[in-house]
Amino acid sequence: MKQITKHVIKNSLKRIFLYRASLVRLKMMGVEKVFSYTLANETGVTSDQVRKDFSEYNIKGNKRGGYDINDLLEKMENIFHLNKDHNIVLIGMGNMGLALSKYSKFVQHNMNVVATFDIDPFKQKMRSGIPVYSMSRLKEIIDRFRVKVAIIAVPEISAQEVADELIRHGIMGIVNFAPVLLKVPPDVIINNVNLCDELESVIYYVHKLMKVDGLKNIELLYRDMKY
Amino acid sequence: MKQITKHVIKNSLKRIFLYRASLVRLKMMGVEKVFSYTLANETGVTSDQVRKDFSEYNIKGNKRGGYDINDLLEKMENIFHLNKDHNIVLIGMGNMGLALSKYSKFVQHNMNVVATFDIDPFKQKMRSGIPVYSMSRLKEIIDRFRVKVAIIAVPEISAQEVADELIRHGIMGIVNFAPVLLKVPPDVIINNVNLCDELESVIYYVHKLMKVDGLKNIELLYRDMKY
DNA sequence: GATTTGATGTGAAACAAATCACAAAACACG
DNA sequence: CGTGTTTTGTGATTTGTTTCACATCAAATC
Repeated sequence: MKQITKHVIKNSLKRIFLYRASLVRLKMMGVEKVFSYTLANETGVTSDQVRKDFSEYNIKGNKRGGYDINDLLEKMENIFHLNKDHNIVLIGMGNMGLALSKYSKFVQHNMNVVATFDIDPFKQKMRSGIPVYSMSRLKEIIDRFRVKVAIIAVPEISAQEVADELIRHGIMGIVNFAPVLLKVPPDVIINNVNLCDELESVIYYVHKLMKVDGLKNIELLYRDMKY
Repeated sequence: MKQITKHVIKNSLKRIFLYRASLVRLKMMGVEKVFSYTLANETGVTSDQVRKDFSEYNIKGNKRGGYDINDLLEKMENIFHLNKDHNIVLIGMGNMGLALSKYSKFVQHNMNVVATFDIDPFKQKMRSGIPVYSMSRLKEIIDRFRVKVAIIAVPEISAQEVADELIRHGIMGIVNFAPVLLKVPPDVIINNVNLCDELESVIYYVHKLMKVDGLKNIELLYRDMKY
């Protein structure tokens, strides 16, 4: 049954990825051991939260001894499948798709975009190291590379159709850059990235803050007048 | 004082933008009136939540009469500043920056990237309708266009430096595509978009789901054996 | 080896968000 | 105009998340 599955990614998981990024950086700097408050400082949360998050995902350190960085990173890699290679397909080679296909961080994180797809045969001439195929070869590639996760970067008008096809061919998780809510079976993971919303949220909070600051200034003025 | 401000964008705000997108679509289809459950169906939430969200942002409809689409959209535009034009600057004209500079949805949502910047003078030859300046002209442009919000799409190594400069010149909100946590004063809004994390989250949940499904299958198998 | 110290890990408490449930309002219809 | 119906708007309740507090352990010190 197809429906809108509002699958929200837990904040605790997002924070875990923050911790990991910090750990990688600290390791490069030669640090070997961290404490919950080290990570807390690095990521702008409390040390309680770090420990609670680790607890949620069953990550354990050493009483009093903190966490050995290598040990911790290894544990995280196992739990979050970060060490294994992941084959990804990318659908839509417009501006955004092209940029994503060239995004070198994916490869550094063991996520390989093994192929990209586009309906427009002209796009298929463009290259970026990664082959661009027509949609007809989708199943073949997904099967051959055992792909489970896809990125949708097509115009909103065709996003649902593309999602349907991906799922029909065995895709189980989608990062969707098209500004539409995809209707999918409940056992398919959807993560929507809406660029306009990201900007509009910031604009809203900036305005809100300006209003508050404005009030503060008025208050200060008032106080100045009074005393 | 500079620090990591973990400014999380409320889920209720994200949902509001979903509602709005649905409203725009419904309006285009000729619909004039909606009810909380209309929007609920469209966006995969409950009607309670729709009303509660509206309540949080002081959006009111008509008892029994539902919501007049035009009226509702207008209210939203006012509250979330969606009708006013917003001038944005974009720093970093690498692959991602280029794609963002060409992203037509921004303009459709009244967000104009008035200028882009890059340290590399060669990038400044490339065009996309939007001028590419060297960083030295940042202040001039920010002042002239009264820019309050910026997009950072530079490599992580220079992201902090760029953020500092933006804030020094009056930028109050940043959408940051570089995979680093920016240290900024507490009255600056930061919204981080980390593409690797978005993918890795999906990969994690897909694995988790596969494991659960695996268990389900084993259970079914067990039941089959038993009876 | 006993004692102090410093950090983890996790129940309990506080807080926040989502859901429930229903009073209040407005329209429909007799 | 009064009664029934429908949908909003929001307190009350439940559920989920974060913070607090401390027992527990391991290292350091005496």
